[in-house]
Amino acid sequence: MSNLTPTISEAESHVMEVLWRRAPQSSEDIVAAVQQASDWHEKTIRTLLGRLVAKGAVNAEKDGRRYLYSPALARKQWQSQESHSLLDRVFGGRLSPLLAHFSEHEKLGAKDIAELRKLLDAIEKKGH
Amino acid sequence: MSNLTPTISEAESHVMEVLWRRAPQSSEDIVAAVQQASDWHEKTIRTLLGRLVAKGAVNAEKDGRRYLYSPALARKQWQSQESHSLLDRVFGGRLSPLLAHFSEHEKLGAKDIAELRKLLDAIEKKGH
DNA sequence: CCAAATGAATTACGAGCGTAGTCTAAATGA
DNA sequence: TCATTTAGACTACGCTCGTAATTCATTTGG
Repeated sequence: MSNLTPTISEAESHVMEVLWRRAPQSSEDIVAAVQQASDWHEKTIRTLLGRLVAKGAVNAEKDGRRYLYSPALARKQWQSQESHSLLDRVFGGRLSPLLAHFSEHEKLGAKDIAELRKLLDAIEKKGH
Repeated sequence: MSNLTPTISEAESHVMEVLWRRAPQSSEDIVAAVQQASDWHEKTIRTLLGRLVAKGAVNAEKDGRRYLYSPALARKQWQSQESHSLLDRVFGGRLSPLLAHFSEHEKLGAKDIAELRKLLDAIEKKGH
């Protein structure tokens, strides 16, 4: 109980990703799953896992002679942190510039636009 | 001519910020401007500035016995990089989850929503 | 029962970052 | 002219990260 919201590095986030998809898992499973998508050395993955446990982003429950690992930080919480951080760091905390940016520089398909409209409708309805 | 898009650290971004607002500026001006918003030591700010020059994010033009500094990386370009990076790292490259996230977890005022709608209209019109 | 395998803990090591301090060369004020 | 100021260059130092290798304690196969 030290850090309210541990920070996850790029590399570490790939380990979290497999734990968010399924948990708990043994380190062996985690290594295998991470290696599906990367060519990292087993040692590297175990190091990352250890660091995640050390910083409280992952829980390790002893299971016999080994551990089973589960995320201690929810994916949504992490997404929240990261989004907020981008918003503050890069866009002065305002959402519209972010959106404007995406509208100018990212390719938004008709599908995306429709989806965003639905989202806005839903938000408005909820908010009132 | 080394790095296409230099990466800017958190601390460095505050220096960029003052250069994006006005350029060129002397280091003295930059130090003063950054200190308006922070309590960083002058040496710290000069170090950050030097690193930005070293990594090609800032240009230094000699002006007599000193330099005048200007951004070599455009703010929009940086915002683009950072946004894209968040999108890929955290939301699997898809915009809707990002938006959905904001709609759930950030406070969107009616004003924001209206603005976003207008943006979507504009995008759609432009796209066709 | 003992050697090999395995999972975890510890250690490594260079790059970047946050946060300065020191050194140097040039300009300037007395 | 000479000491002082100042801007920039170079050095420092502990921390995190990416990327592992080494050591240690068990377990397990033969």
